[in-house]
Amino acid sequence: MAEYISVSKISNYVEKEVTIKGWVYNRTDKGKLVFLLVRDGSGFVQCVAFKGDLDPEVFDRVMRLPQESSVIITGSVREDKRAPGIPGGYEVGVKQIEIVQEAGLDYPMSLKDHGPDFALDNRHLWIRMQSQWAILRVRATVMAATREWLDNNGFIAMDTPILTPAAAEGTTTLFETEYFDEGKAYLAQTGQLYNEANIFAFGKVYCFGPTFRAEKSKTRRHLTEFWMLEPEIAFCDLDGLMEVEEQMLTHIIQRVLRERLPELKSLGRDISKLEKIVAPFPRIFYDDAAKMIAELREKETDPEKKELLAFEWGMDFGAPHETAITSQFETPVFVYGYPSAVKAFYMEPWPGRPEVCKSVDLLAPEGYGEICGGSERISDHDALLARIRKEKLPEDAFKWYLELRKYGSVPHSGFGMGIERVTSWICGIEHIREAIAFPRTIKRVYP
RNA sequence: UCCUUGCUAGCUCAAUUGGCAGAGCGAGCGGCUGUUAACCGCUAGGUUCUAGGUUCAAGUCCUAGGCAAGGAGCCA
Repeated sequence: MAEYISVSKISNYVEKEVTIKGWVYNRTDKGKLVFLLVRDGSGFVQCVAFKGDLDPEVFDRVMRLPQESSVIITGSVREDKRAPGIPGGYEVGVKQIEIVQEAGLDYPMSLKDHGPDFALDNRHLWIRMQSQWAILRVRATVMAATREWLDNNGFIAMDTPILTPAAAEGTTTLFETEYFDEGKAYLAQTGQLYNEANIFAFGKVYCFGPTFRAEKSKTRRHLTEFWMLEPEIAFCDLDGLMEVEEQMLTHIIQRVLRERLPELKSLGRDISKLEKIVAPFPRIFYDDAAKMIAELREKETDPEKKELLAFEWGMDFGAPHETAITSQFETPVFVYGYPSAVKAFYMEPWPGRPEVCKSVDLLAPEGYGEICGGSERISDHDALLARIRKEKLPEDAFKWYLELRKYGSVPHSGFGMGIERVTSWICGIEHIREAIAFPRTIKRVYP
């Protein structure tokens, strides 16, 4: 009886007889032999069936086997440099094949290119394609590595609510729902405020879950539902926060490089660029970043690009500005000390410079832009209350949040990291929608 | 919300100045013992997004609408 194995482990079974269960990804028939590229979820492997080795009727069926047919194949593993697949370099000589289901001939996802509309309408099938499979495997490892680093560094996983009574950062971008007799509830766009409560009980915490933004953003960097990691740390200032971010991200990259190299290579990712991502990352004050942009604008010869780089102190950075800054570096870059006016109400003012706050964005290289946003939070009760009133936020809703500043308040900091953005950058893909299994965008809730 | 672009075979796209609706992939049939998104031969496959309009003639021009994408703003 042959051992049932997963394709990812195939290198351990050379010259042995094995059984694999999977789906026909591609078929090439050559008359008296057939190549089946079979995927089993863990990898892709080439199976070769020779006419003489199989019952003529079975061979005839194999030769016509439609793409996506489900099969159970038993055969012997051999090394062969010619064999495609992931990991590749191994193939199975078919001795027995059970066709579990012959797939319909009208399978719409051919292995050629597809437009975004068609691909997204068929997302339930598109995820079977090698590129999408590879991206989503990387995503899973990004998530696992993130949790691993935090769990090993004293952080406690806390789940924050998804149904919330009020907005942290204004109500215009919230999804709204009826909540029994309590009026409106909103889908959370951050767990931060709850995490600020959690740190006074647990010290260092994180939440990791879906967040929802009803922003009418239609760009390759936006989803309406995305997964965000949010660590929050008591007794931590802005410098300490940046250290956590760069250490964690370095760990994530290292583990992905260790465990998902075949996937990254299959995506055509330039691995050497990822190998350079090691802490510490450069830290640039907002004022200096603004100067850097001015200098880069001066050097820019293309008038169109020059126009896009127009900038005045006090503005938040747009995508062209972020790209200009990050193009100067090979690792992600911290930009800190943004003007308070463009940032959220809860950010601690810079000592001696009240127009600036202790905020920090982490910008990924190669044009991927902001992947983390964080800050030191206001720890003084009256200062926070003044900000809430200035922003005309509902004071009642923030009663509990203000109370945190009355009973043992301490300097504390936290940040949010967008999992799909990090995954997109690591994979080097064009669009964030491919970094989540079933993307939700402003124009799409199907499938 | 605004700006730009696109919509032709199942998919990706072509169609010159307004003048016979085309190709590759996919599908079917046939061939091939090493293919890498194989290749070669043959076959089938069309309400050119919708509704009007101009014209001898509209995929192409005009009007209105629909859908999608990219970008801006906002953000992770």
